[in-house]
Amino acid sequence: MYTILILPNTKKGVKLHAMKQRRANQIQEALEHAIFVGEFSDGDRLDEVTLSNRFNVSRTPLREAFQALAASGFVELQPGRGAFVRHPSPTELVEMFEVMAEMESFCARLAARRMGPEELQEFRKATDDCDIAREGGDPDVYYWENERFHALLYQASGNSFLASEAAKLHRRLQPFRRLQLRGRGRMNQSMDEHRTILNAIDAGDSNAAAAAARDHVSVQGEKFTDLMSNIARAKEKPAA
Amino acid sequence: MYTILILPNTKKGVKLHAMKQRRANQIQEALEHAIFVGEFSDGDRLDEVTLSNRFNVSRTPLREAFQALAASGFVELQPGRGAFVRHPSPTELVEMFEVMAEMESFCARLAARRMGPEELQEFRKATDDCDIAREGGDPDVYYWENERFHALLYQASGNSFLASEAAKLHRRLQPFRRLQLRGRGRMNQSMDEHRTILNAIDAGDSNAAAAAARDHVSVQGEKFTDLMSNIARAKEKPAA
DNA sequence: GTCAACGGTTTTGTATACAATTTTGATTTT
DNA sequence: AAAATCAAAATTGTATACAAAACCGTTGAC
Repeated sequence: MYTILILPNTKKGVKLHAMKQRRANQIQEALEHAIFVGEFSDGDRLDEVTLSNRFNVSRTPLREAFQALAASGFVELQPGRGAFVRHPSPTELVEMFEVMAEMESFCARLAARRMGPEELQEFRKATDDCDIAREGGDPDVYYWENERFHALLYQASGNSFLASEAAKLHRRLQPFRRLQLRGRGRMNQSMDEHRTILNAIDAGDSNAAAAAARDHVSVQGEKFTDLMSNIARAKEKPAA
Repeated sequence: MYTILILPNTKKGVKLHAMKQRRANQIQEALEHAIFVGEFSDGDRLDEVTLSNRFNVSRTPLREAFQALAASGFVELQPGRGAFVRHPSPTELVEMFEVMAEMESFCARLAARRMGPEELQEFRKATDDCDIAREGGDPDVYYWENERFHALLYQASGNSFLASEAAKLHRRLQPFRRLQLRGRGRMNQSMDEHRTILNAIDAGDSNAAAAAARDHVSVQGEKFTDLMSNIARAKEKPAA
């Protein structure tokens, strides 16, 4: 009855845990990337045998990857017909960004109310790191610091379910968001908005924090036209 | 004892497109129900061979169902170890309801801004149907009209991605929400709140609509204690 | 007595074989 | 010529076989 208190292999067990089942996951990520860069167009069917050969696996793990892709919305699984890639339409993208904006807004609102001193410290650090990256001028470096900023914001909501859902949607929009940062002066604008969010949270002003986070993510005005032109450009060059 | 696990026979007469791939889906729903009613406790491993025998299927479609359950958060898939059921803790439930409240609030806000006359007509009809069901006094009848009310609210946001995500979370919270309606006077309270939401949307008052929808879903005050006691009661009676 | 190592057993992960369904294309009918 | 028919081919869905890893009780060393 008390044997559960004795864990024989705990020391080595740490490494043993996340070892397998990586196959379907790797395939999933590879296919996600392939879909995004345009190797597969909207409506294309992902052929099981072809991809099995390409990845040197059987159809079984491949189909598992298909299901994961379907759960993330990258493909649509039509029973008896196959997996068809689903590129988000401009309308869908705007809708997704609209939801993302609201989620980040809510995270910021909760963060302003709930964030503790040590979390705030870390958040401020991440914001400063963004600034350092901005000064460096490399969009890719800034991109990763930006990722950390947003991840911390989600955590700071104090609602781990919300944080998880926000991260999920964020990941799905990742490629499009990345394009957004390449425009002239976009990094500076993003940085300013980060500061505004941080200051509002620091001041405990939940309404201001919510508004700032919403404006940061919302695709309106120039951001909207930027997004549209990026989509159009991505469509022009199918296979990078 | 196993009656709930028996799958309905597949009809062969249907020639529509979505005919196959139903197997994993049926299994998924059966397992969802079995998990919710408490046949499996938190942390239990779902044994593949045992369940294969119960459902009279091979491990392949069963594992597909596992993946779908994992995507919905009902189980956690540990590589090399198996599928372990994850009952939401009270904390998680509160978090999920907090997010649900914010999503419905956003739907209502958008609906107040965007809803057209014909949609409004339908929405009003659904609200009236709720009232009729309330007068009938049967919580189950009211439950279904209530479902329609919320589904229409999601659609009315004019953001189909938001509507889809809201419906997904709504479905996940469905069993807990259902328990909420059984308390004394809960139907009347719910109905009043529906009216408030409808009136705010009708008046085009997006702030009022957002607030009303948030209050309707939010678990605070009595609703919070009700939810907690329902959870406790569900834990007492493991297998219904 | 505790801990580590070991081998048999169980369970999961993957490959392959088979069944069922859909697609395709040629042929026939109107 | 367009539509319907139907059988062959291709493709997905499912079952089973096999490989690899995890679990478990035992044994042995310290």
